[in-house]
Amino acid sequence: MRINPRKTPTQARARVSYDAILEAAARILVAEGFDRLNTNRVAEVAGVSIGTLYQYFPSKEAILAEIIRRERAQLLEDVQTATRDMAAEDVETTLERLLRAAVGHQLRRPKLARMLEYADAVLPLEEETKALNAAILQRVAAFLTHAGLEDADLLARDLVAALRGMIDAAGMAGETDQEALLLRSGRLARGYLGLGPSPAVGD
Amino acid sequence: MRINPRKTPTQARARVSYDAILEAAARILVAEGFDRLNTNRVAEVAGVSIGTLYQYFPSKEAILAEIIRRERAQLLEDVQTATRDMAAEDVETTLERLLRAAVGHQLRRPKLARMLEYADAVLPLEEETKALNAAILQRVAAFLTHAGLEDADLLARDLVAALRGMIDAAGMAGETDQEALLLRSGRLARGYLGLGPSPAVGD
Amino acid sequence: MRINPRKTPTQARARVSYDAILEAAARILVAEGFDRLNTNRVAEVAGVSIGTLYQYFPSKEAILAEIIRRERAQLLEDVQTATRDMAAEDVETTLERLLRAAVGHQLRRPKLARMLEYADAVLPLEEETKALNAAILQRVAAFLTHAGLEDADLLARDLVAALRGMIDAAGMAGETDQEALLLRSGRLARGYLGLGPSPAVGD
Amino acid sequence: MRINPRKTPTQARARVSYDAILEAAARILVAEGFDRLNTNRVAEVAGVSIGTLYQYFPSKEAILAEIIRRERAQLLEDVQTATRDMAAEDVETTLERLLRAAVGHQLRRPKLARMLEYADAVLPLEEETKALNAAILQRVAAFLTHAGLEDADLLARDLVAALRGMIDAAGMAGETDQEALLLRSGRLARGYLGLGPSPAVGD
DNA sequence: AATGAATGAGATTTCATTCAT
DNA sequence: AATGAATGAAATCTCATTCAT
Repeated sequence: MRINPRKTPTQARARVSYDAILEAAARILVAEGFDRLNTNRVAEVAGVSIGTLYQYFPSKEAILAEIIRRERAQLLEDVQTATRDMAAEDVETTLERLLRAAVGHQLRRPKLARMLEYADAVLPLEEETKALNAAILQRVAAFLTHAGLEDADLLARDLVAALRGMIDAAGMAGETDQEALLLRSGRLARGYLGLGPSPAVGD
Repeated sequence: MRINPRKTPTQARARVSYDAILEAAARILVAEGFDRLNTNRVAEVAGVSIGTLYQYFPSKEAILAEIIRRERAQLLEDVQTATRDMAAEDVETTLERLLRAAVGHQLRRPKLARMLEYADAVLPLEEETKALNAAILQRVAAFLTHAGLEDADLLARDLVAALRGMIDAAGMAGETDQEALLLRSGRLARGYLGLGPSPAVGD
Repeated sequence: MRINPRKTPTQARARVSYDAILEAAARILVAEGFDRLNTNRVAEVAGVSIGTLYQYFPSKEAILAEIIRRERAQLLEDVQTATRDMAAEDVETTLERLLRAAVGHQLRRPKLARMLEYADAVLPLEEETKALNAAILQRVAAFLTHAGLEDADLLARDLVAALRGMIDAAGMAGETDQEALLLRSGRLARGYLGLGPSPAVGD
Repeated sequence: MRINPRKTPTQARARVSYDAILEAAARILVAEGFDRLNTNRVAEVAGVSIGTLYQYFPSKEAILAEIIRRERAQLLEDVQTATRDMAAEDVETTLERLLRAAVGHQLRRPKLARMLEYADAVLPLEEETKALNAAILQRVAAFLTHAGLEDADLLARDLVAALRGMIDAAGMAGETDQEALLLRSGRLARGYLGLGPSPAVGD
């Protein structure tokens, strides 16, 4: 199955179509779920013809893959930015940055995030996405090592998964207060990692 | 979309078919994912005719819904069992029981558990399942209240979601050592809840 | 296709099942139309098992055929009764009897009558039903001949068809007043046949 | 049950497919009856793929509904044309036009006409078709009122139904002589309405 | 005689994808 | 580059009928 975009749009008009297709697919995913996502519908919602859609994407999966790729690349970038200066700053500061990146990322479009996690989990992943996921984990692990923790790879996986689960659930429940969620994320992370004086919940 | 079983089997022979259909669907889900789950295949794997399948289930979704219902009911039961004596025993003991229930539940068939968690990406969750989920959370919240914590509903949701995420990821990564996972789950839970001396990770 | 009843019920219990099946089919026909008529449903409505249904009727068509046969046989009998003494009584009297038979017959269960006409028209008819239909027409033709009319076969067919159409439409429109319909039927018949002083409509 | 066309064809190529589907369905109806009408067969006879059929019609019933709609619309138009100048011409002339429209309409494809009359045995008649039927009756009633008759609505219904029945039966019996049938239709109509010197049948 | 679980042919319907314009 | 009509494999689903109990 071909899952790479057929061609990258260069002309302005083409770029508009391309983005409209991705956005339409995302919207349908959120509003109606995977089962209702079909190429004809995507084209319709995007306001392009089905022929045009296939000019840019060789298959339905390619659309999904591209959405995931973009989203994961964005997260990786955020994580890299958050950890860029970790050597120079204290652990607390970097952790804060990381958590902020995670919460911000997932709370932007909570339902879409969840859908993509599902796709990520269930669809045959392309290599590039796997690599992006690995890079994210690796970056977090590097931070944990820097923080003096052992078994950093395992911890990173546990931590990222637990945070994802928690933020996910909060997002699905309709929470939108980033700061509140950030606070609880901090407790989860520090508590699990045994970092510093994790203030008693409720204080 | 009809998602309730058409009829509940009464004769023994019928029960066998009914269960075989559910089991076959679960197997296919695990082995091949949602996309490959189709009624023809389910009937084939179950060893019944497609007609028999439709005697009991009005749609593919109804099969999925019933699997989820059963699985959630099982978890609820486990949680109730774990918390049955919480008034009489210390918090640590009950927590241990709860975590054991969660880990055991999810590690039994990790991939199935994961699939079902994401089922709402593919299936409009029905009231009954929502109610079961709520009952599980409520039970956990009752325990947290008993443990002296405030905001127990929120904590319960966070905790369950975080644990689920972590165990999920571990299961997907191929971990099968329940005890190890139980240990980390304990750290996660105690750390987040601010309960007792969460031993430093790695000890 | 076998369309004759498999066996005629002799025991009382059997007779009850047999009749219940026919009645159930008639009811479904009226309430839901041909498309919704299926053997499983007939059995259910009749309160017998599908197995029992097939004890008595070799096929779905056999049920329909039997309903039509009964109904046509009844009409034939009514027509014969109406014309029994035509040699001894005047034309007007016999005509009145005939029309009364027709209106009464069709207005008893108008929707069923219509359905059966449809079945009669559209399904492959069994010989016996064709014979019954022919016998009815022949009897009417005999009367018309007796009334001094030429081309009686053609007239009979025209007349019966026209009356059927009119009564049918009245029944479907919800008319239930037999006498009013009888009056209009008389006008139609006498007018078409050129019989006697057809009183001006509306008088 | 969806019974409206999915989309109306705009391109010439599409129009050809669309019409071919309707024509094929009509042919099958006539040649084999409702029972044998299935979408696979319609597509095959129409020379289009099953996919194309479903582009235009969401269901088998929608095809039928569209055939009926067209046919009724055609009849309404014929009736309107026949009565257009009724104010200026004598009653006999208009009646003749009306009868000619009716006979011509129904004798063109007698079996199809019969099938469609009974369509409501098989199809929930939609509002639009009911409205067309009502409009036809209303037009006839207007004429009858113009002809000086009372209770024109009732008369119109009776008359149209009776004529339909008679012409139907004639068509089924294989009659093709329009003029002969027109003559008998005239007798039926004039006889029932009490109009003018209905010449004795057989003259 | 009655039951009802089971069957499977065949119908309906969807949707990813192609291709002529 | 864009269009959208057309395709058909594959899925969903129905229902007449059989047969073991």
